[in-house]
Amino acid sequence: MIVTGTQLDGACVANLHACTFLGGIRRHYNLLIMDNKQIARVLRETAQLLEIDGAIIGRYRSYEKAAELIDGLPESIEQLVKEPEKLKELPGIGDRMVEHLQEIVKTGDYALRKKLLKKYPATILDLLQLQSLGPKKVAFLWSNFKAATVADVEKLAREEKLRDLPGFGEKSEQNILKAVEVFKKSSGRFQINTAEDAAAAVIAHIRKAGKAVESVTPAGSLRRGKETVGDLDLLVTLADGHTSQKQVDALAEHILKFPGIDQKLAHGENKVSFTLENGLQVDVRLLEKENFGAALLYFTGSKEHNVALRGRANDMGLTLNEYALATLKAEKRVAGRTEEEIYAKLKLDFIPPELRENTGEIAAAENHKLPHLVTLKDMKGDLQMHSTASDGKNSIEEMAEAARKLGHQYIAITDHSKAVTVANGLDEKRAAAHIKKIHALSEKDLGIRVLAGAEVDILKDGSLDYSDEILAQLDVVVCSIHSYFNLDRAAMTERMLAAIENPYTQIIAHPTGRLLLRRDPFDYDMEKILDAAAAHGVAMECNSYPDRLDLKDVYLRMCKDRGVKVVISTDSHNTANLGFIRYGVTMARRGWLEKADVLNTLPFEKFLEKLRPKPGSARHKRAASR
DNA sequence: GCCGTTTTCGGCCCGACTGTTTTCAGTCG
Repeated sequence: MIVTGTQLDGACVANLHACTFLGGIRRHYNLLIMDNKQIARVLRETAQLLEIDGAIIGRYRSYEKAAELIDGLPESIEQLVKEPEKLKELPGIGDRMVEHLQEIVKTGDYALRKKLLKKYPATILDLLQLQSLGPKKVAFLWSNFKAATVADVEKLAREEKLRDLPGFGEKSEQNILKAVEVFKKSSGRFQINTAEDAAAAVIAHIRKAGKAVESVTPAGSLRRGKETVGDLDLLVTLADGHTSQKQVDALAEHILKFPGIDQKLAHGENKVSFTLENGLQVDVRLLEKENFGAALLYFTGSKEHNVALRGRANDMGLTLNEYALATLKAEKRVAGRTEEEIYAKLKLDFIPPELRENTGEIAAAENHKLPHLVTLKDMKGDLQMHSTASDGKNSIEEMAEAARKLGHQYIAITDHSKAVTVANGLDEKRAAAHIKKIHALSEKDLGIRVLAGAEVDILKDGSLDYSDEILAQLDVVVCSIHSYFNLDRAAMTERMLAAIENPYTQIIAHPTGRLLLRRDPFDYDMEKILDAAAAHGVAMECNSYPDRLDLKDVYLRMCKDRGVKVVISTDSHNTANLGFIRYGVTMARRGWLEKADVLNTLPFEKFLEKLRPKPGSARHKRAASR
């Protein structure tokens, strides 16, 4: 089952429906490269180790804060450490943190973390993943039993050695065993489509409670459109006349009868939590209409966005919690029914959920500079899909008809090139015939324009999998990598650069090659690649397939900053996949993209004009002469 | 470790829930 944006939530998805030199050194000496994500992880681990070590709250929080900041930073720390004064301008980064960052960039680690890891084994961090175990209990288990792995803790629980310890009991022993099972079963995150389907099923069940329920709204990372979701937050507002504790309890009882429940986790006055059979945790909050806006804001997050909003509220003499925005001293309610009124009272424009990551959206909202984000209805075409000619399940005609029904004005059929033998990639002879077939078809009145494209493989050395002769016949050349995923950073960067510099390349598809929860992205210098894409007029794809969602938000924002155009495509392998475009649009929104940043929001003729000109074309000659 | 209209010390978001207690610590989001 697939939920539409409107079913999911009005506010978030309503509008969905509605240095060369350095490079040389690196190649020679293979110097260590740390990206922001890795640096953030080192700091986050330090914070966790400090907390286990019993450090005071502020000290470990400072490492947590620095990790959060760096995680969402568009500029690379690797570059920034060369300018310590600039780095220190960032909130939460002081002299000591700059020293730490310089050491991390240089060596991949730093003295404080190394010191802590002499005291505690690295595996102790896994224990924090276990539900019901936090830093205090983990520290206790370490000091008393030298327990440092999930297996150690499982053994202690099975031998019933935990129940008599202070702060533990029979129940917590059982909870730990449950948590161990969950830990073993999953990495703990789920793709957005999995979370959406689960949300739709649970919502349908809750609605069966009838008139007691006024509304059911997903919050959390699902509402923010994150590519993976850790757990599901659902907000239920109670209808007038159904707010007594007895009625609320009855509703909670009803919710806990949802047939897909694996384990009941919590059942309080206004919250029930459970896990589904696939391990996804669902938290349902039951609340009064009066508090809906404050609760939606709070539970949508992100945590970082909320912390920043609370700080802003405090600066204005106000306090913000999940019930209301209120005055600090008199505790007089100022707002709470809708998110709009809370943002307004905080003197901010309404911030779309996809932007709520504390990466500049608050300053933008204050100065009326928020982007007008691209919406699903802006989309006029889809530039990557497969037909039965390679590994698709539907014919060209069927794909065209399904796309027309979705409201597209044009599509490109982009079957695989010959290198991808497992996907029945087309050799040059078949490709030539395929192009002719598509061109013949496009002569007919299909109610939609069909372009002859190909998903051309970028080979190990960066050359393309088709001769110039074939490339010249294609209307759209989409290039991507399907082999040699593990080349080192320098080689992968050179490979991508060569592909971009090829005059026939127009779009780079699923540029980082990541498969969510399964495969890491390729290692290459994204800044260099995007600079080259900008210089050559090559567009980057935002692949909508829920296993990919590639490029991701941070990189899309880098595209925007450099003027690199983005194409949102589905990579459909059947007609049903075409609807995935909404995930791509959501990712684009998370990347702050506006309609003008996305090429396939343009009508057909304009789109063709903006695509990189083909060699030999009048546009190409004009561009070359400039 | 960072920061400042509560500024060089003292606080760091804050409330709910659970399981352990018998008034609260730890965990979670």
